[in-house]
Amino acid sequence: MKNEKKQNKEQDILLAAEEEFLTKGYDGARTTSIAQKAGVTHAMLHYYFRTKEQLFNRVVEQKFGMVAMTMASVIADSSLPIVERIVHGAGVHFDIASKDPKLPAFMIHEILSNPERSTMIREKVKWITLNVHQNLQAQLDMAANRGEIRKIDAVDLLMDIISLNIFGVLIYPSISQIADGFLPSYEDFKAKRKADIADTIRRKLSI
Amino acid sequence: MKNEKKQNKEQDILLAAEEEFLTKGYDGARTTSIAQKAGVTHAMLHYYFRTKEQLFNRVVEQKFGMVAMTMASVIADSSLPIVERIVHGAGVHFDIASKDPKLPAFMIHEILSNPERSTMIREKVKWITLNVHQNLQAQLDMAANRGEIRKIDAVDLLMDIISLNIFGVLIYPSISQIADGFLPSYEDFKAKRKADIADTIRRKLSI
DNA sequence: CTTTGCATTAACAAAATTGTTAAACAAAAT
DNA sequence: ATTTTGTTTAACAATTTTGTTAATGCAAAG
Repeated sequence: MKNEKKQNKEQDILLAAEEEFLTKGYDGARTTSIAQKAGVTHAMLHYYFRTKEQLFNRVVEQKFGMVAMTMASVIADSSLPIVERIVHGAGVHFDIASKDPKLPAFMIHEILSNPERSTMIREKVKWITLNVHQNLQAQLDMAANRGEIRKIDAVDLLMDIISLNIFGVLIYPSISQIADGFLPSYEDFKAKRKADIADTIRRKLSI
Repeated sequence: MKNEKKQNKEQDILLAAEEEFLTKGYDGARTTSIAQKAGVTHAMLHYYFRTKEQLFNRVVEQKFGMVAMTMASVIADSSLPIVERIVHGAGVHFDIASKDPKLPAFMIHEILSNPERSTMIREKVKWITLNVHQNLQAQLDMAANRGEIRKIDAVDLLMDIISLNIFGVLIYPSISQIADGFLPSYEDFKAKRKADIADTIRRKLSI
């Protein structure tokens, strides 16, 4: 019963910390506020994780580890024809992004505001990017040679997909307050946006 | 000579504050660090701007005022045919974004991390967005009726343009460290990216 | 039953950060 | 020349925030 209890509190703190760090960033996050959300005294937080920075690193590690795994599984799949494979991969990325819209904003802000501290984030992103890019460029070249798509740069394509996927879901909460009426519910918005992006990608690939 | 001196110090502080706030965000910014960059004691900063928050508001006001004016001038122009007009408008927006890549990340992070404090940001964004959207949708509808483009939703198009424009220049600094070699210089990157986005938009509009 | 080891708490300490104030100073107006 | 007005400085105060520690509790192992 000892160990279960510990696991629970630790997990509670980690979850509260994730919430706090992802919305407020490292600088805006407060260890006291995290502790409060987790229902423990802030001394407990320090007992388990020693410092704010170590807690931050644990959260980052966990969060980006998940994304890395999901992306890895996407690029491994190669059953569909090239265009559909890419559209499907983009769709998976869209789902990740829309399930966790705060993550990209968090990532960008942390890398920008304190590159030294967020070395771990950069490492993870590097790992993912290099893997995906290498794999994708080869597939694109082959398909272009077979005349199935036009010749295209993997960096451009990746950037387009990531940009389109991330940005919409990211700013939806903001503009839903702004836009008085001309914006649908989040669910409808997501579905429409996903389809729209798929169409954009198809048009981009077509000869 | 009194007034000039004052203007100078005030301006120095504002410039230093802009730099600090845009890269580190409100929470990460330090008034002492701003004062140091501006070459004044931190008491001076408080003398001129009273509080950190008031200084922040001044910076935001100035920064977003500029963007609003630039965008307003873009949508007023209507000499070109519809597709080229949109591509041109997107190009102007691209130039704004690439001249000030930190601005969008700053904006998003502030709105996310502290909506109450960044009311002013939301107001400015709302003003810009509503204006552009209204104007654009009307133009799109007319052109679609004339059969020049396919029928398209202005929100989607705007989102695509903004996403594509912002994201690339935003993450270039990060991925230029990550990508060992397969990324060109910032100037080349910008030129290529701008052309690529123009092409994507044309494909999206074409019937 | 007692000892051992970890969990928990409350109070405290240290550091960082924002904000204030009183006095010195400089320039311009009278 | 003196007064007035606004600027600048250095020292200080207040608050917030992170981190520590010593004492207490509590469950399991010996």
